[in-house]
Amino acid sequence: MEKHSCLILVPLFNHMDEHDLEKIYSLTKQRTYKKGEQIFKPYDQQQLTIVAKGRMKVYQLSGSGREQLLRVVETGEYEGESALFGVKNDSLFAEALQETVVCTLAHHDFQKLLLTYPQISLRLLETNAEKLSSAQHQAQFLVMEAIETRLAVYLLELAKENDRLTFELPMKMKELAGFLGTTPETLSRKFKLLSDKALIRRERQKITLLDPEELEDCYV
DNA sequence: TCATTAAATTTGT
DNA sequence: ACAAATTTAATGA
Repeated sequence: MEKHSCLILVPLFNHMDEHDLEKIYSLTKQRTYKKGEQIFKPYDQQQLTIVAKGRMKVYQLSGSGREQLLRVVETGEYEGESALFGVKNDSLFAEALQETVVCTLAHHDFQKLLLTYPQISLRLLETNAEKLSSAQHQAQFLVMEAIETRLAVYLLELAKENDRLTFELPMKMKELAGFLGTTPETLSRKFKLLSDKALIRRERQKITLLDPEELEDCYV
């Protein structure tokens, strides 16, 4: 593992020089989690959590105890920046999807950093704006009544992110179902529907969009 | 690597 | 939505 891998990976810090990174690094704690281990839970100490290697899922629990997946945090991404401004985490859980290395930065240390390095503040505003818009998008998802539409939108998004028509689902069907606000059973049937219409091809978790344009029309 | 078992997914009701 | 059937992944020899 690279000495400063967790910092280099993060847009928030990767523009800084060696000396500054060293300083920031001394404020972080690093830990490795095995698959399925819990990385944080509600009411943990407020901190920024950076994924240096592996992936983690961030979710909350609905009233009935069902797991609602919010996002999958990939290597180089992070979670919890709002906690750094003092927003309490009272509902979020995070769990490693595979062997995962995370670096954490405590709330109060981060505030000190912001004072020393104002550039970081600007970066933070940028990335935060991105998250906000994706959160709004997600909210839009849940308003759409047709699951098929949500799925279509989601698949198109993935294709866009990957710049390919063939890609792997980043999460299990069960989790995707929760993410889209449906059940695994329904999701399975919707996938079959899209396959039957020859809009997509699917083998395990590998998805190929055969007809992205037609898929767009589900948008309506 | 293969067999066994557990977990996840699909299909029928 | 539930349960049975099928498929895929995990585990241990």
